[in-house]
Amino acid sequence: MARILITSALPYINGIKHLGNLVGSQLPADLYARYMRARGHEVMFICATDEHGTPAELAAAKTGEPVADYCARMHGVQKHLADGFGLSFDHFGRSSSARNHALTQHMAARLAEAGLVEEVEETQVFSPDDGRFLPDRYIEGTCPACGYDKARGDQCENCTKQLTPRELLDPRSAISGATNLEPRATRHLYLRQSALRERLDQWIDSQRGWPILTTSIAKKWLHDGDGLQDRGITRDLDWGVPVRRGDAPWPGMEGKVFYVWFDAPIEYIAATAEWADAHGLPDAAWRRWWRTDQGADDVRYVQFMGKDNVPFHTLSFPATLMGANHDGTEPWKLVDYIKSFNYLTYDGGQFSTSQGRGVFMDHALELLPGDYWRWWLLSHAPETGDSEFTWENFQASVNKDLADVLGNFVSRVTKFCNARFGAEVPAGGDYGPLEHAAGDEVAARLAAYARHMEAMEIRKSAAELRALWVIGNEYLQEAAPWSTIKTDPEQAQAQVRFALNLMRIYAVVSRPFVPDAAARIMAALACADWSWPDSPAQALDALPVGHAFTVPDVLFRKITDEEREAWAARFAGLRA
RNA sequence: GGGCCCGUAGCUCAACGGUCAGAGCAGGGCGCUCAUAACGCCUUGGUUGGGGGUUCGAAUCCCUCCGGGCCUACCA
Repeated sequence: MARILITSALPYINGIKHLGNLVGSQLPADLYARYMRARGHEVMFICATDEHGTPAELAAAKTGEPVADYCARMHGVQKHLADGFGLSFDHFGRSSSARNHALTQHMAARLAEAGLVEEVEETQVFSPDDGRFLPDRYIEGTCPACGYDKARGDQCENCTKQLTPRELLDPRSAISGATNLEPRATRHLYLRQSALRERLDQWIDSQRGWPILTTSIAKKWLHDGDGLQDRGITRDLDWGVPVRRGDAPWPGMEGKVFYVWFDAPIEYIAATAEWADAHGLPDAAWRRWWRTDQGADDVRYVQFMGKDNVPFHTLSFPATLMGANHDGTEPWKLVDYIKSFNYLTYDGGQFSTSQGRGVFMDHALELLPGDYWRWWLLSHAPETGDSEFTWENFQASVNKDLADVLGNFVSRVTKFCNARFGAEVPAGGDYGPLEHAAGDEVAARLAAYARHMEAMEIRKSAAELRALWVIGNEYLQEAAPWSTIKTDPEQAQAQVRFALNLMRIYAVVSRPFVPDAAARIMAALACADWSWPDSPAQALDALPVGHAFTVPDVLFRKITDEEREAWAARFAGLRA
């Protein structure tokens, strides 16, 4: 039994996430967590809402709520949606938790001790009308290069030119439109990542088998131009972790908070502490996952994220943890494997939160239960490149894979048995060559499935799982118990018994992908034996003869052409 | 501008230097009737974006062109 720590990139608190966000981190992380638990490993699966930063403040201002209230409410909404998609976090924390405040401040203190924090005076744009400093991208103006009048202070979206706010013509606040902007001096802390460049580079080099996407992005940042740049880790905001040096004040940093990208990854650790608190466990309970000197030396740590998150997870966060262990007294667990994803596109374009283009988590669950989405999203996960969501494809996958191949198998077996032998596992006959051949095939497919799951090859895993389901239909066609029963009822009983046992195996191995359907199959079988079919031959005899079951309702319903068309029209633009 | 990724059957993808380039869906034919008109079997279909090169051998390596996407550090 291994110990596996799994984190999913933290969804930002600002609004409801779309399916692209879901498939890029939380969903595959959940798949892996569920699989590893099913194989009997000890799993700690952590996620949380990422609650700090300017967008959260603005979103709260828009609804008229205090930002803390807004975040608390949205955390609840996201938690509810996560449940709807069956995300099996051991803890779904909040980056605004007391634990994260303390740990972030602690990490900053350790980094300062290590000489890795530098105070830098710089000039930022202040907007008196908004009462705040404006991040570059919250300043709009006319692009000096192309004349586009909605260029942002970091880049012109029209001509892609990199800009600084002072280059913009007629700059204004993107928040209020105020043109009364003034440069103002401010001091900030910088994390001296550059000092750790060699170590980070070697660390990345020492990793084996990471996705090209992961390493190429890390390498780009390490070696591009002047190499890894130092990074500001504080901001002039109200909402966030106050800048303190551990328990002590940080002179000169009064009224400032840590930058959200500094505190967000630390929340992975803090959320594990929140988990321990929630269960009344001592600190040792979470430290054994995160401190290699306190039990985490045998932990395998895997992170899941979209490609936009890679730089922070390959560089900034490791730099934080390495720096915090400058004197060897705080060996924090570094990630062992980073599974990164490309983007999911929607009908040829991007999912857009601002334009309401695409399907969002709340609306998805209004249309269909989580399992339907889980199956499509995971079996089309954007692993090698961006992948595209289309309603036609979604309909085809759901109807064919879930309803016809898996759902109908369950249906035909249970209904036939119930009609001919009654609702219990029939006792007659013995398995013969047909059953042994099918059993061997199950064993072979299962081994391939396990290989792909271990390797986090998600689409391949899905394909293999589907192939497992197909075996059931192939077997039935060949065994044809509806014919056998006429000449050899005993043999027909054995055939049905075999199929019922196959059903249980399907429930167990499909659970990571479609947990609700798996649970319904097991409920129908009145079975609580979720043990993994390590020996398929044995597992095909798991249900005791005479064991009563019930015929389940339709496992997956089909999506009609009318529905598909209506949904496509509804989600084409402008979110309601 | 620079960097990275991708371009393989109508569609979604696999094969990552070596038997006739595979699978699912869609299309065509046959079979079965237990089942959500479901299932099974067979089958049509590709000069692997174009061109050049390396090699005994290339979808796979190199160069170049075309097309799509992403990143480029103060959104997170």
